[in-house]
Amino acid sequence: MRFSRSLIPTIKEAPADATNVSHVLLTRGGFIRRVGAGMYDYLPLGLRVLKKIEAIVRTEMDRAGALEILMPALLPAEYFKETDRWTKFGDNLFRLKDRKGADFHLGPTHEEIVTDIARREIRSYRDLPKNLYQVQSKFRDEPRPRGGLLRCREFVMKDAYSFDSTEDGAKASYEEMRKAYVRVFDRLGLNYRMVAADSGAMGGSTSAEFQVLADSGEDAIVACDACSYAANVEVATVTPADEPAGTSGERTKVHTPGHGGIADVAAFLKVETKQMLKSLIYRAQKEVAMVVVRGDHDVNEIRLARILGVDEVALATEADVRKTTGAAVGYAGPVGFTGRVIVDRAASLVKSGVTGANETDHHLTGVEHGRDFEGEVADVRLASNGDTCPSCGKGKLTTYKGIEAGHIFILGTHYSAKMNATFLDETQKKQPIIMGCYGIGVSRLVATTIEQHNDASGMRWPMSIAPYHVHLCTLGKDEPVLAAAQALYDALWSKGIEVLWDERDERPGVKFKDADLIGIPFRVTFGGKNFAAGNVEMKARDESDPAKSEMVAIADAQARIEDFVRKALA
RNA sequence: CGGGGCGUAGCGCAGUCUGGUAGCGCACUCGGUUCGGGACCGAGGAGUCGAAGGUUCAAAUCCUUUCGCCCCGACCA
Repeated sequence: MRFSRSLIPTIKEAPADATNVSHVLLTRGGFIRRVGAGMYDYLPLGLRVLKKIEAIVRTEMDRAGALEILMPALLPAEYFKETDRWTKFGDNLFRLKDRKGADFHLGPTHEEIVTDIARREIRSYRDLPKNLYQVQSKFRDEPRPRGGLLRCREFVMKDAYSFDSTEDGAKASYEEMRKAYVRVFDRLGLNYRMVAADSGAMGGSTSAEFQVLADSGEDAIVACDACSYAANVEVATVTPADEPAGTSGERTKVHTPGHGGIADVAAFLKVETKQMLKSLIYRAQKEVAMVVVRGDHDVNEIRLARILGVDEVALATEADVRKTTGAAVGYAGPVGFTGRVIVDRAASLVKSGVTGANETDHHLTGVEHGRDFEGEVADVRLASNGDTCPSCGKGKLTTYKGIEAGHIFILGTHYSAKMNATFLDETQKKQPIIMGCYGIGVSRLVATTIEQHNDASGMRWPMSIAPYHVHLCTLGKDEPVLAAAQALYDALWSKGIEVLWDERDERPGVKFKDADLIGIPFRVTFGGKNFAAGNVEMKARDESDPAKSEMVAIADAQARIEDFVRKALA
């Protein structure tokens, strides 16, 4: 493709509303344009990357024996009503009505629809296993779309669904998908971790996330430095230290005017944050409960919800805190608290703790669980950096930030039972089909890749998904230069190598800046003194040192480029 | 939905407090000089100041309503 004929509107200044690197670079590089909150145009370069990711995903799905289908994005409400997700999805569902007033929605995910296919087409255990997948736009009315392509209201997802007649079969299907996912993420050139995860609202048992490591990630994961254990902090098991922390002291009320936060109070009273007993008031449906964790720990809200027996919990409002503790936010404590109290195991071992006095501007020191207050002891904190690994018991956990790019689940019979998707087993008995579901955020991966592969000058695409393999730059308009470039361009395309040829009438600086920004992995430059000497310049985008470019005789150029591209694709 | 902020030319912004000529940089068009890391000079085009209503002789600016967008939280691929 000739640059001047393409649509690659690069811009120097980043749009003001972009905060993520990927959002800034994809916009500046002319890959995407915002249409509305969480909705984007894919311009030619952006679409080429998206399509390449899709192609890799398709290849690996097909290779794993999955069958591509396509379900509608526009759906009648009846299917979601069958499983009650019409209600459960709440505001996240884009709802609409047809001219007759009937309820419809845009598909946020397709368990019900694919289960409907299964219940109509699958009769016998002989029909199983099956795995159906699609690559399609999904619609979710996100509370807060953000980060460019990282979180959209319309996004491209690959969703696969497995159907098995036995538990073992389902596990095998899951395992097959897990392997396929590993191949996909490897081919995308990403640094990622497969981690144990929460099944959330999908309603399943076993599940794992594919987390791409990036500082901008919103998910916290922990991984052991000694074994293969890795988990989302939401589900990471904590191995609490057994030794009591510190020695017992006498309970004393102290005046802490204006000091409410943990770090603040710890500094004011000159104690370590792990000596603090952080007391948080949570609302779980109608119940209000206090959770006590050590000052250096955080509450695992998913675990807390399970302990309290509810779907979700939320921090109480300021008004609720005042009502239940009689003090301003920042001064809550378990001593004398009359409601339900959950104490984290680590916090229960703190001997001379510091906690709020349930009285504004006052704290208690020398507080100890079992002596000064009671409460159910449970593991309700999040795993944190430096914890002992719960799996091997030897290594230490390190925390990482990750972007969730894939998630695989064993669903069991959650959907098939509700929707009556059954098969006849060998004994002519009707059984619900055992399902699994497997998602990859294809459009999110476009952004995720950039989050991990960029430098101060721009994007750095892995060859496997780069919009073009080679960026050919010609400097000037000299006829011999253009003719030589044209010959190389034609030869490379005929070999299946995709070339973007920047033949614009621009100054070299402009071309080089654009080339770096767009981030095509290999740049070939024709022109100037080098051309006069019979050479072309070649430079890998990953090479940041400008002195590291390579001079190659024009006659050898094609072979050298082919070699580079083939090796990078291998 | 709770909290904070922003809507002025394609993009980035100033002007709003204290009402009175709509401005700057980039981009764009034309002419010239330049040409290996975002050139320079000259000339030019381009804006219902998010929308509606109000106050006023006069509104980007003050008042009311409304829409959109962004950031921090709860959700997710």
